[in-house]
Amino acid sequence: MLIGELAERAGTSTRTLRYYEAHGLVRPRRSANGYRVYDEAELRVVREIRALLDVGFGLDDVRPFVACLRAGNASGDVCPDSVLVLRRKLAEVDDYLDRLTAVRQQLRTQLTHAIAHREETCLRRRPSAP
Amino acid sequence: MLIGELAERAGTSTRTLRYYEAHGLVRPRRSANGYRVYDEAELRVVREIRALLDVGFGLDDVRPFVACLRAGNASGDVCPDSVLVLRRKLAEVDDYLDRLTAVRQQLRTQLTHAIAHREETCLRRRPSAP
DNA sequence: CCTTGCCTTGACGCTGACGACAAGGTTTAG
DNA sequence: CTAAACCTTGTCGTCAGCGTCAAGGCAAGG
Repeated sequence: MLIGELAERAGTSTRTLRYYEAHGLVRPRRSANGYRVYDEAELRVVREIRALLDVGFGLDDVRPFVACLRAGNASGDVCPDSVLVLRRKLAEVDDYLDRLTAVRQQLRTQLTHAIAHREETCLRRRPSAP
Repeated sequence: MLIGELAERAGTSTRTLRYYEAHGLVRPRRSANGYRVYDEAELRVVREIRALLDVGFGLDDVRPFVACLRAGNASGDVCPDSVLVLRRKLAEVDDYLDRLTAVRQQLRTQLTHAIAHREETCLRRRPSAP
């Protein structure tokens, strides 16, 4: 399988695949004319990468999962290093959820305040019971 | 007040203040020698900007709030445009919270799966009741 | 032979909010 | 006279994950 076909099957671009390779995540063989040649296993690797990136992982976080797949495991998350990353990411997400919840609360407060201010202004201009 | 003093009082850098000015958010006068001169009102403007950026706003989102302050309002969020931005941001945050919650759920599932897999492997190697 | 359609490497662009540095002017204190 | 401590504009670097050319090689069909 050449790079174009893999890109199509994995739902990415050739640029992306070369980028992953430059960062050591994908390792194609080379044919006589220098073309990259991928086997089916690489398709699963690329899909794993994509799935993790979509969830908010960085390329560095993805490495243990790829190594785990390459080690012959059916899924990339059963190895100790992957589990460590999963725990760390879960903690990060929990943290972010907390902060985002606080932000949401603040936004609601500001909105309430702004609306209240508008009501008050309207009341002063057009008193309902003079 | 010169740029250094404002930076110190607002808890930012001079670079940041020039950056805000380049993007039309802050408008100092100039003294005879070309130095930027700020009055007290600009300090409040800069603090408003900082507070909103900390919450995840972009510079463009901040503009209505600054205009609102400049229009003489006690707080930057009581003007219609500011309220629009607040509503939009709140919706964005809600969206993000949803996605992040889904991600968190997926991470927990993956972790559970990985742990279960490890248990199973251990059981096969060291059966508890042969 | 020429076009079409793959593939190669290399290098710049993009987003956002600045940090860091260069090269120089101004003012004050010693 | 000079050093210190301000200020000015201008430009490049940062982080991440690519997009988007550029310039060219290789293979097959008409």
